[in-house]
Amino acid sequence: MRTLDFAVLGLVAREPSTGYQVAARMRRPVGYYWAESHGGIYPSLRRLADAGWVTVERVEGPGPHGKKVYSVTPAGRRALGEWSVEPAVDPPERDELVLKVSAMWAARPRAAIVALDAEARRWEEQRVEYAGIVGRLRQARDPVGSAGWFSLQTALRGRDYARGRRDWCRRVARDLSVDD
Amino acid sequence: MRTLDFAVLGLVAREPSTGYQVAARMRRPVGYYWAESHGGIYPSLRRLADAGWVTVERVEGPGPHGKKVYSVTPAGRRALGEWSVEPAVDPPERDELVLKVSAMWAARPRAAIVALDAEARRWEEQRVEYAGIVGRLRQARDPVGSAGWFSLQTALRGRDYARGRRDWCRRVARDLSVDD
DNA sequence: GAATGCATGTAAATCGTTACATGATTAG
DNA sequence: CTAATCATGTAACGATTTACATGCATTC
Repeated sequence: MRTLDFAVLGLVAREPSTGYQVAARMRRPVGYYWAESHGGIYPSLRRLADAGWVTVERVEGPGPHGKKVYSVTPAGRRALGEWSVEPAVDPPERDELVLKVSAMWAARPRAAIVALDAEARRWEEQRVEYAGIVGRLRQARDPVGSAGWFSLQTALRGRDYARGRRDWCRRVARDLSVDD
Repeated sequence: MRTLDFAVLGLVAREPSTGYQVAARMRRPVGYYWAESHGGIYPSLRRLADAGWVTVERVEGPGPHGKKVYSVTPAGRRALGEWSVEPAVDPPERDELVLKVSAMWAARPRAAIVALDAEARRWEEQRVEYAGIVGRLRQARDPVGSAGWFSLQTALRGRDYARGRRDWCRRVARDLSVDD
């Protein structure tokens, strides 16, 4: 089982879904912390079904294929819970923004300041987007420890992450400007 | 040219290096924000040489191959500077920790708290490591806008990132404990 | 009548990691 | 004399992304 299998399982466990719905939620809101292009979703659902962690119900509605609704099994829910508390192995960091900043000594200071300001604006936009999600999730008033409450926690982390990057870009740009 | 090519170029531009040295620095300190396994380094250096962005000097010292020292060319330095101020395209987010937290509603609260505490300790260790790097880079007192100064900025970002994650894990664990 | 959204899947291409293969020098 | 470090490269494997392929229903 790959990490993306658990990402898919986590969505199906929250509510029964078709592959298409999983792919949609994988873009937003899950995509904020785990993006998966649709190509991998269907093979993943098959692996989960083979393991007995999800069941498939074929709904012969309209459309060429007839849709398939996936649901978690008790074993799947247990596997998800166990996986969630295992230590996370963080894969190699790949942060292009930080990499670029580390190379900005080779650029003209003015160009660097412009680039950093643009990045700061981008992250401010991100922050606003997250803040909206946080606001909506707060209104739900989900009890501590519920799925909704954990969603709120991840959204809060996203907001703070975006804020941190925004502030960092601003500060580096400012320090560079002072000298300029 | 791939992003990793610029990562390699950025290292060679700071000081002439062999492929081995590039690989070593790619683990630490650059690995904190851009990890690259050694398998990709040599092909990358070749691409950079083909583009005329680095030159190779073969040093027939001891050893079976004789080492090759790579240096930037003026064109390479220019390319690096231009790339560094282009907007960063952030590749799909892949944050296993956040993904796990989003699934912790399926785990026993006690197990979740234990897991979060362990993560908090891990990130505290990371924070301390970054803080050490920050301290060393500060002592260098590199002028604003220099390569060393930008290194300090990236280390500061690393430290704040680690601190943010530590605090987040702690807070979620605490909120979960209060309810427990 | 055209575009968009729902819906499922496969295939090819790309990209990155791990393992393989070799070998000299230096420190313990 | 043995382990670690310096040093270069290739090959196989695995994972991921993008593109291909199909087609109904609804809205503009």
